[in-house]
Amino acid sequence: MVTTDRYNPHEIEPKWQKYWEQIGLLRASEDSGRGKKAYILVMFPYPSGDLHMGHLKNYTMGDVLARWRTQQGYSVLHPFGWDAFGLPAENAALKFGISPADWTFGNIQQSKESLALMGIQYDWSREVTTCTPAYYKWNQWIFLKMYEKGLAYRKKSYVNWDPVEQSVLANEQVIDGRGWRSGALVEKRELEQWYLKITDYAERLLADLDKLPRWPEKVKAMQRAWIGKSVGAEFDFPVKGHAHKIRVFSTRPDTIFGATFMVLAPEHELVARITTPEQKEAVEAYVAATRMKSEVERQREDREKTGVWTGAYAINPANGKEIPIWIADYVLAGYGTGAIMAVPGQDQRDWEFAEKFGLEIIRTVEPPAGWQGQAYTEDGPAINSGFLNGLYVEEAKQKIIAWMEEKGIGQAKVNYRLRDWLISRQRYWGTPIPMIHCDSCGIVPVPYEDLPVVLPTLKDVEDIRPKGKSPLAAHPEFYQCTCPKCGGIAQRDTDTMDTFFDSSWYFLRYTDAHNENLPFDPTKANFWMPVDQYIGGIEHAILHLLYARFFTKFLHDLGLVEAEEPFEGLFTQGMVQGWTDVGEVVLEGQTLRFKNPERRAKLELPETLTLEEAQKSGAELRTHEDGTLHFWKPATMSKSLGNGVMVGPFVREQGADIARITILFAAPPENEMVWTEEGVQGAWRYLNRVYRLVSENLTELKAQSETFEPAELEGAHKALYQKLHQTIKKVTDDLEALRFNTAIAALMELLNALSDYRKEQGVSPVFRHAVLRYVQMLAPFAPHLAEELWHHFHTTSVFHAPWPTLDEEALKADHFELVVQVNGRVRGRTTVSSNASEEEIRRLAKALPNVQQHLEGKEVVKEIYVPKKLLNIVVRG
RNA sequence: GCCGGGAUGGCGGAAUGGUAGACGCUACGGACUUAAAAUCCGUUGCCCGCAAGGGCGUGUGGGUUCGAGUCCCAUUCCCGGCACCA
Repeated sequence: MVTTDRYNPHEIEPKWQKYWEQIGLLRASEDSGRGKKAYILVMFPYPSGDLHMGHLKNYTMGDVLARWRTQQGYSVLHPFGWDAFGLPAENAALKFGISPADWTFGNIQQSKESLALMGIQYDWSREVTTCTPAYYKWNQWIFLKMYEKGLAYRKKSYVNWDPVEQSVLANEQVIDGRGWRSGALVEKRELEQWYLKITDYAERLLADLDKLPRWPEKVKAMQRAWIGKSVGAEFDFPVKGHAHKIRVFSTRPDTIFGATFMVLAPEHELVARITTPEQKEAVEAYVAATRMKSEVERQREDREKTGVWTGAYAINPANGKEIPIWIADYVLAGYGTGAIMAVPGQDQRDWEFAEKFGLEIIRTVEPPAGWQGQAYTEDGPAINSGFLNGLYVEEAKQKIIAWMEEKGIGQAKVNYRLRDWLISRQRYWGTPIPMIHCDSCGIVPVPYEDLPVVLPTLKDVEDIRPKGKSPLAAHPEFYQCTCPKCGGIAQRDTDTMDTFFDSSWYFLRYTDAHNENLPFDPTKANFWMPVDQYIGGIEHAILHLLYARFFTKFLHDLGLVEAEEPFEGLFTQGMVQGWTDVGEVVLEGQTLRFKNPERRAKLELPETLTLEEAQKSGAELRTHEDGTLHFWKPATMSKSLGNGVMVGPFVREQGADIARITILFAAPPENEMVWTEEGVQGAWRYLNRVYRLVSENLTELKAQSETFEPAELEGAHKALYQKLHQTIKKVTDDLEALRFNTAIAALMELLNALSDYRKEQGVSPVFRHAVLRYVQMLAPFAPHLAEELWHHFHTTSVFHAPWPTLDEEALKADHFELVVQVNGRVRGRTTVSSNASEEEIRRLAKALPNVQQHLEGKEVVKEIYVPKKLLNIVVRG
């Protein structure tokens, strides 16, 4: 036996990292000779500097898949890059006086070191950094293409204004009325801005979700809800005594006979024109009050309905009735036509409004007998509806729409909640919008040959500070230019693009990262696209993933890429949590009171907790060295909480493979995982056992031949061979489904089997065979250790050896354990030969003493035999 | 309210309608050690029993089935998303 040197990651890991660098492992090539490709992609990050284990989880998952596909012989693309434009760089500049570019590139350097320490391998030759002109030139190119196709346009409208970021935001970036990043209450401002016409793609974005079986249902549901398709009709109500008509959208045109009033959004353009002099004051006051209200106030759920009558009447085209026109803020200016016909009988919101203001309610759908509720929104026969009477909702809709079309009043219409994407930002650190404003020619695109419009380096940090308009607007050397059309004096657009523009197509740039003529070469993109497995956080369920799908469809329409969907498989990983000190607590009887309100609030804990509640929540009380009592609980790792386990120190103390196993084994990857010392210990113990299995038997293993005839194996040898192949099947299947935790559990089981075998049988050809296959299967998870162990036996990389193939024959055991049930309860088990006849098996089962006891004096009614598994004897009496 | 997903030991979690609790952690007992750490061996869902064995057990109540954690119906609770979108 060779003396046992200890598993020493610090020696092993740097050595093999260098080796992989040398052999160009995971350097992608469009080598179609391999027959199959795998594009494994993790969402590229904003470069934030030092990384903690929370950042590393999805990169580790991607690395496992990329290495595994390499072993399987795929052409693998596993690239990385940086979503490098954005506000944090500006904020850092303002805080530390360092330029956004220097700060960004410094962070990138730091982050790269962390990735390298973890042994995560990328094709760095395809690295993409969005803040470089080489990249954002193509943002501008794509923007110009969109402009040409009428998909980029300028519009003056009420927009979301984030007072902290001092910039406008897209709808998708406003969560509960607050800026998604700043958390500040968003204001409405009327501004002229650039939009992308994502609404033109609404139907395709919705329909194609059905072509994505490997996406989480929850993400698809969120996108469907965001797109918000609704089918109905759009039609006109004439205003009494005016030439104006009020156009409304309704999903229930069949209820038109029950429309007893109309409601306009306060911002509706007709409001001022139809309001009668008597009502003018009240209406103007209401409109002004609405403007003052924040989005949050307007959306508060318990809000009572409010509104004001305009004094005007409309004519219900179905029955000629005069109905009053109101304004109310429950009708939104931005959806549909900004006006509704109110049908209180069939709409709960209208019901509430009608009740409050004493307006007429007519039911037009017969509710079921005994109906106690208010508005009835379900199906039923039409009543009080003239020629629709008796028809059920669907039929009635069709008939009324046909009638409207015939009368020229309106027609069927599909509406979406999705709005166009506002992409202008009044910030410095982003892609300049490649447009020129000329006094005589109007808006003129920058000619393609003049791209990129380079973002100027601002030397004084004060120049970067947001002031409510773009910092570039203070720099004539940037914006002063000549009009490409007339040659006269003109000004560049001084806004920059939303950084989500950058991330909407970066995965395509990876396929051809250095192309200087096009964003990417279609041939190369077509080789790699679509991404086979995309891994990232659920927070991008709508924003990034919707925009990326939109861009892919647009670029497809331009003929640049065949794929219409960018990501074939999507995986949203759970967060990594760390034990977190919430701060000192004092115990008052059974109640804990927090002494650090800031941290308490950040972790969404109440001011006080009972001891019982604290325990139930999984929290721990720890006495610190100074004698104070602290409240600890797991919380998502973050810089601001200071609870992140930092990659550098951890890897230097413990090792990368240990970190990788800890992350992958602790929980299913889609779940949250809590990083614990115990988990780390478990990972260490496991890898150490693997290491010793080889090192303690090294001489014998090396001397041992690997030739044997599987069919001739018997007893323990056959059992080991069988266990090996069960494991090959399990690990392969689990990797396919990203079930890393159960794959590692299967490897642990096989390790236990190998140790037991070694103790009883010593080193044999099957043992050597199994150990080497073991090392190969370990390789995606703990690559450094696997490579080290592999090189005791081979001179080339473990990642270049073909993934172990499954021997189906091996799975067929010559014996199996028969479970015997009586009336569905297990009463005995016995080992039976696989070629025993069914008759034989029934006889053996009934001969078991305990089974006999349960059969005694009973009549056998039925026997169910599940081959190679179980016999259930059903008895009576 | 609507949509999506859940509920299994002390904990993380396993289980194509066929042995519930794989694998790991924790805890306990033992070996090694002057001792500790590390390592190794064993026990670890609950209850009764010396044991053989038996009973109970996958949020709750029903159902289908020879057999249900798994399928169906109802219900409670938890997590996530959306929420006056006509």
